[in-house]
Amino acid sequence: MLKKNNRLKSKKAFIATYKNNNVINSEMFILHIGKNKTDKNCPTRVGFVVSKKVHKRAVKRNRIKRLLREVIRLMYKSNDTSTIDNYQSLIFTAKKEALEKTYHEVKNDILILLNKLAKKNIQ
RNA sequence: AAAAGUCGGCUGAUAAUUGCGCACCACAAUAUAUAACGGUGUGAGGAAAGUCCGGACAGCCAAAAUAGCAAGUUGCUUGGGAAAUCCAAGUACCCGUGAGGGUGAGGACAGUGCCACAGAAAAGUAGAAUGCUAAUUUGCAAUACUGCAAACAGCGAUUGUGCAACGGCGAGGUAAGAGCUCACCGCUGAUAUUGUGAAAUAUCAGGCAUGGUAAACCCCUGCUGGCUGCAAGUUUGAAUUUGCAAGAAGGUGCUAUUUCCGCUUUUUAUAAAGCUUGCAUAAAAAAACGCAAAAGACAGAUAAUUAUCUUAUUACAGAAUCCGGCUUAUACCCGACUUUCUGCC
RNA sequence: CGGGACGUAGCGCAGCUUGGUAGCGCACCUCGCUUGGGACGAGGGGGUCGCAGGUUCAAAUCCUGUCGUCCCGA
Repeated sequence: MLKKNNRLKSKKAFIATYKNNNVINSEMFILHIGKNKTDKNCPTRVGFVVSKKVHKRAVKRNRIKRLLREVIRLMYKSNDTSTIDNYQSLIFTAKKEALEKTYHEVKNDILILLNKLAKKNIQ
């Protein structure tokens, strides 16, 4: 689980992130990117969405969320967040392909996503 | 042995590293009630699910005894239970070779409806299609007995239709037949005995009068104030709207003390100051409580990785106001008792 | 979390109240009409009535359970 400062919570924040219309896809996830930061001290906030359309049962949806949180958490722990730091908010949305995957599969998929993000940043 | 039946148990453990929610404690900082770090404790289920019942709790409406009407609901008996489409033991019926299992188990002489097609007829002591008839009347043959034919009538046995045809079967009886009579069985009623009771057993009587359907309307019986559900509801709160008076203008998902983007005033410029206040009114953003005897939030914790043990990296599956039930979904393993149409000895 | 609807032919819908025959439009197939196509006319095929159990002589319809889809309440 992430620390409180790094969680995206309010409904307004979610809507504002979606409205920014900056999206990257991977095999398992969709990443919505918020606005660039204006203040470097403000923490980046991350939200996770797994809709009921992915799976009907809450257990399997929770499992996906937990794996996602764990990947992001370990990134913060190892200070490997340079690709993220410029944004106010991020939202990870799971696709159906994310079902029944192990931790390592999820981690690799997210690394691919973040590489795409870094390339976009350079451009 | 195999195949079954009934009743249960379990729903992984340990260690290491990295983490999260909540409660309490301590410390410092800002500053006077809070965030991070630290310590201690604690942290999903047998179904948490479906929301099918019953409550607690809350608000609104109605009303207080009692009675009636309406509405809803219950439906074999006894006991348990706050209550229940609840539980236990029994009764009756049904299913199974059996151990056992199942049951929405009052009433179809209170009334109404329906029973397609077929069939004469689908409930009205109905009807004569296929049929039966040595009675009665007439005709013919004949001494007569009798035979043949027709009429009037009798019949509900036979054939046929149908899920279902007005008790079943046998004997007597009769022109042919018929509970018309009798035995047995079924049904209905009464009495006696046993049992708390549902009922059971026995005896007697009736003479069949009562087709099915109430998960059709309904009737009877017992019970119940009704409706809405924690998005119930309670409290705090004063952003904002409108009007009046003064007035320069604010904006945003977050961070913003006017610190970011803008605006106004003053000033050559840097820069500085300011971006509301009071009264009345409308509406109700938001927060807390509700909501926790050791889970308990509000984008929502209970986790991730590795190793060892093990059947177990595994089935079904994630608390959201709280309890009592029911129903449904469930992998592997373990225990106890029981049965036999079956196979072998 | 609570409340409420709906599952019938490839698609969109009737029928369910009051149980016995599953029907309508578009689409599809065949034939006709046309030089050819469309339109039009005639004929035809296609449905475990979401699934399972029960009541009944008989269930799309009545009852119970279950699966799925959708809507409403901040």
